[in-house]
Amino acid sequence: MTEAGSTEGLQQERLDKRRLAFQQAARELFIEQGYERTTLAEVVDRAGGSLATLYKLFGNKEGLLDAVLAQSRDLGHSVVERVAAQGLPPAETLHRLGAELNAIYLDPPNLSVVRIVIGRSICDVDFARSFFDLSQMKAKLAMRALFRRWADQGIALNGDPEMLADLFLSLLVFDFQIQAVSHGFMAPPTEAQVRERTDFFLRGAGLAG
Amino acid sequence: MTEAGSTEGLQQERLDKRRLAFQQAARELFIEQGYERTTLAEVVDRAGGSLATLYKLFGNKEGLLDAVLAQSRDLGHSVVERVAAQGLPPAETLHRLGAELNAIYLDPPNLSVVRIVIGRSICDVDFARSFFDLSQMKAKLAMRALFRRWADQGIALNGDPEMLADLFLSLLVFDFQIQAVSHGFMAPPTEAQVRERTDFFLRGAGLAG
DNA sequence: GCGAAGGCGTAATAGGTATTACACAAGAGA
DNA sequence: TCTCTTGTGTAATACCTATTACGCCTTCGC
Repeated sequence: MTEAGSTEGLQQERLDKRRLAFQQAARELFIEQGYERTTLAEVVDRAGGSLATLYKLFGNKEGLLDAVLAQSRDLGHSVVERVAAQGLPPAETLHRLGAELNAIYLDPPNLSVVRIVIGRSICDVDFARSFFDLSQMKAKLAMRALFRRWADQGIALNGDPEMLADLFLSLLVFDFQIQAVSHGFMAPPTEAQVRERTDFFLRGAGLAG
Repeated sequence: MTEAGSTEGLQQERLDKRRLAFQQAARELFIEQGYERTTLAEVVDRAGGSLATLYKLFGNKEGLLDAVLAQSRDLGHSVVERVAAQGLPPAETLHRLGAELNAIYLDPPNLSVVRIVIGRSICDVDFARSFFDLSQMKAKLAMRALFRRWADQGIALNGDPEMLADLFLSLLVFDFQIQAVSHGFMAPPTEAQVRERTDFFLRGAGLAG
């Protein structure tokens, strides 16, 4: 019963490998087929191991999904933080943000993850709440902080910083959502279109030049 | 077998009443509980009639959903057409569009419909394709036509009309989607915020004043 | 090697609901 | 009033998959 003892180290390690294998297989299958259409039997088939172990590790199917999603939870937020930390001037910062977020979220696997998140949010109110609190809100707040910092630095902004931050985010994220929901029927925005939109935003916000 | 004869008129009428009753009950239940969570037995309970008749009229559950959604299919598109037809100057037209679309799509029943459409699109690729072709695209094209008309009338636009149309739509629709998916956890935009956003757009598009 | 703890594999269990089948009743038309 | 079409009510079917139960076998620690 020693919790840190090396006696249990190997068992623990084996279990961790199992956990990882389950998560990896589940992630692949969820991305390929969606969450609802993926059966736990398939996950076990691909990962090896057994259904019993899966239940021991994750409790139930939704626990498995949580574990899978936790991996990509901070994707958007961390991009914003990373680009913001470079301290570039607003115009360049926003162009770079546009390009990087587009590159990440138009990548098919990530689009599938977005699709899963949207689908679950619709089915399950609690899931929706926790997702918006944990993930969406974090990116939004990071973006707002960025604009507020610019305002505090004396950079002239044509409007309330919070409003501008939200607006810029919606300009970008809208396309990701459409892409995810439409399964790619709507044409994805080209790099040029993203630049064009960002320029439009910069003009409106008084940040051009 | 006479198709227009009055002999079959009464039967036909009765069936049409049934059809309407089914649609109405289904619509209410789908809005209250969502599509997946609504069982056909509940629909029959609320509408009266029988399961067999329901199957005769709609084929299956999805046929029933199609019939329900057909009622609200042109909501957005028709608003755009109607406001555009008034021939008001751009600034006023867009403000009015923003206000009307917001009023319609933030209405809880319509929000529920949006939620259903998004959910089905995610589950069913064919549904997604047909929805985006029939509904989303129509609104988008109407909006593009509006901007192109302004351009043809010699009104100066700061950017490609199509691009501006898409951008304005995304500014508005983004919030509807977030509202639908988040079940209202994210604060809905106030009327003032919509005006502010529209003003922002007008400045960026060179339509202000 | 030994003993036990715990994963493994498989096979029930269990609950839900779309879909179909069938016998009955009620209304329209002659 | 009789008959036939057609909706009605109910029950049975069918299928799917999450979840649980259980006996076996491996592996770890001694």
